[in-house]
Amino acid sequence: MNKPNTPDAAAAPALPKAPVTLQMVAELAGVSPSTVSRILNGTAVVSGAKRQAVLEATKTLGFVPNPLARGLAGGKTFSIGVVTQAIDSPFYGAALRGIEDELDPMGYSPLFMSAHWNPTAEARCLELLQARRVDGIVVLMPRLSDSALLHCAQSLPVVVTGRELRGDRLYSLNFDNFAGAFRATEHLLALGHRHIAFITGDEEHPDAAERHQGYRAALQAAGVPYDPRLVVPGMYHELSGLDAVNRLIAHGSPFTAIFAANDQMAAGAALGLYQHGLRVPDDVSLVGFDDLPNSVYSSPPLSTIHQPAYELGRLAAASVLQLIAGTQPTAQLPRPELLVRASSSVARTL
Amino acid sequence: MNKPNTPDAAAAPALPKAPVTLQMVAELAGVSPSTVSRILNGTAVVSGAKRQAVLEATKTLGFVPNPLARGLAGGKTFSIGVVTQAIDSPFYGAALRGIEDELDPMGYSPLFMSAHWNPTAEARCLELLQARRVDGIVVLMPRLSDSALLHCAQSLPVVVTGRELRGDRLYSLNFDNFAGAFRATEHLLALGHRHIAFITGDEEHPDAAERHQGYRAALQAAGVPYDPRLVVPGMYHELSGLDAVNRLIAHGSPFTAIFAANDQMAAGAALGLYQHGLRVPDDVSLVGFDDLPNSVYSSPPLSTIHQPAYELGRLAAASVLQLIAGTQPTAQLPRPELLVRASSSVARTL
DNA sequence: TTGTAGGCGTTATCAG
DNA sequence: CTGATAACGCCTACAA
Repeated sequence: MNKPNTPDAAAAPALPKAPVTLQMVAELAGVSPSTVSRILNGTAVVSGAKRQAVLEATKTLGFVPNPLARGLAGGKTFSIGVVTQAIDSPFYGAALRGIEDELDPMGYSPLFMSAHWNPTAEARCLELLQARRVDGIVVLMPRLSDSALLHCAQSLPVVVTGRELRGDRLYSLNFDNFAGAFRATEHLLALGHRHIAFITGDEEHPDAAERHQGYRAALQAAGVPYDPRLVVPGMYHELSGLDAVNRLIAHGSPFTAIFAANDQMAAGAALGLYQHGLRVPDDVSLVGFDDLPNSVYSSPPLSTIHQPAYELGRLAAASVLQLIAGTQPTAQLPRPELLVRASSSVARTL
Repeated sequence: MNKPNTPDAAAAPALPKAPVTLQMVAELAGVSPSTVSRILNGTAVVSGAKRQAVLEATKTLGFVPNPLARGLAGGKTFSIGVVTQAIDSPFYGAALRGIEDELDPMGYSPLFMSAHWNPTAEARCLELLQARRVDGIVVLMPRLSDSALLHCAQSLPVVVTGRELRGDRLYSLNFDNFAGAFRATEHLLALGHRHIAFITGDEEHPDAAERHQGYRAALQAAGVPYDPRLVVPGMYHELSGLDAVNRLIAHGSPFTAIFAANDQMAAGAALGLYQHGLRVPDDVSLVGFDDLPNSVYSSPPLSTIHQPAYELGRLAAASVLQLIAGTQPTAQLPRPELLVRASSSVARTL
């Protein structure tokens, strides 16, 4: 105001507004920094009028605590490391959202990293997260060994999914793939199908093997022989589902239904059938596994086993938080649920 | 070692291995902390033999610098804030992966946050990220005003997508939605279609309006009248595509093709047509927009306009890095590309 | 070139 | 209940 002739623009070109510090709040409120810290963190027995002053100063100054400083000084960073295998996975997307939704209201932030199904990369993620001093870690579908995970849990609370594993600061959330596959196969059997082809998942993954077992067990329970010629390997992606159908048809063993170990392969399989002029479900019934968000909008909508990905995320996040708080988590995933949609129907007579 | 009788388990129950500090490396190497810092950061003119000692000490101790301390002291956190609208978006997933892939080799880490298409939430994300002292920010499809974004760029390098906007520390990457929609419509026109229905996107989003314009312009260029009865509102999700088809059919205006403003609605539309016993493309040709990863596996595979989501992520990340380095980014998104697949074919005579 | 000292913004530990 | 005083782990002048 002293130099009316100075253009405003020149007076304050782009001052990146020096961040407000706790110190400044303390001065404005006329108290010590520690008091401010205590009030803002509820670390001390409530104080009298100073409290009001501090809160006001905080507001007028627009003070926002520096997480880095907090982490350095206090040890807690209020962030949770989340190791996912692929940030763009159609399946885990929902889980990530669940984690976000659970963490946010608790004042925690997720730190997402992708391990790309690579154990080495996964180990690196864990190291990076530890370096960042996260307060806990969630690993979705780890590829690392149990012992490596257990080791990691020695220094941090860890929650893993897709594996049965308990430890000191370690909790796991597992989905019953066997039961899910059993249920899916049973469904097809109940519709009168006796020649049910199965497209396996990438059997490097334990869940793929479990689904295979479930399929096999359901057949056995129904007294239907397990025919290896009707079992074709897939890799959990669409293209492998398409390939599988081509191989199945080329091979010539008759079948009236296909159970794919996941929805992505089911989509590929549907395309394969379409290309061969076979209609779903009129000629071949099709059942998937996972219930991807878009499976209900395929033509026809896909019958599948619902996996509670969003819930999985929420429960995993809630569990780390409990571990951090020193409570023993008890969360359990809901049981597999069969969703009967239009892709499966009564078997036509061969 | 003094008490051979003490069980090992009791001696070291679960000592969370006190983190190795730069200080410790310095001592082991027999130099000062600053020297270690300089060597590890390449901040000083290379030194002689001490360098070797430090590097070795770093290795044997397994030293990993504490990012929090680095950020606090040095100002740089080597992390980039990424604001996405939905962490589980089928479209943006690829972009996030692109960002990861670009940042990782440069030693930067992305910090993902979801704004859920909510301007208020978006503003909060930006604040949180600034509080975390990220070195730069990428906002995918911002919902905030230009000025708000520009304001944010005053204190940090910012890159936004889906908008034309330039500023001091601000760069933008935009996709030509108009041209894409024009191209898609043109394709249908070239196949002989004259009654092309259009399912709009959520016109709250600028891109939806641009796609609508592109559709309109292509019709006009071909001398085909724009028929409002063939334009039905959608919301960019599958269900709205399904609804749109139902309304289209209920209304009774004949059409031989549908152009949906995105692939998700195209999937919904395909289902609607299927439910009405209409075949794609025999009865109705269908074209989408975005080229979602699974669109190529729908039955039939969907003709669509390819959006380079992964590239978008890489370029956005590369651009912030350039901004941080003080270089002016020049990245440009590739032009829209039409992918002709099986869902579109020559118009049947009405 | 290399070491010393100070500070980044908070929290935690102690005295009062 | 509150205020000094140390850390937290690293970087960066400044001095040697």
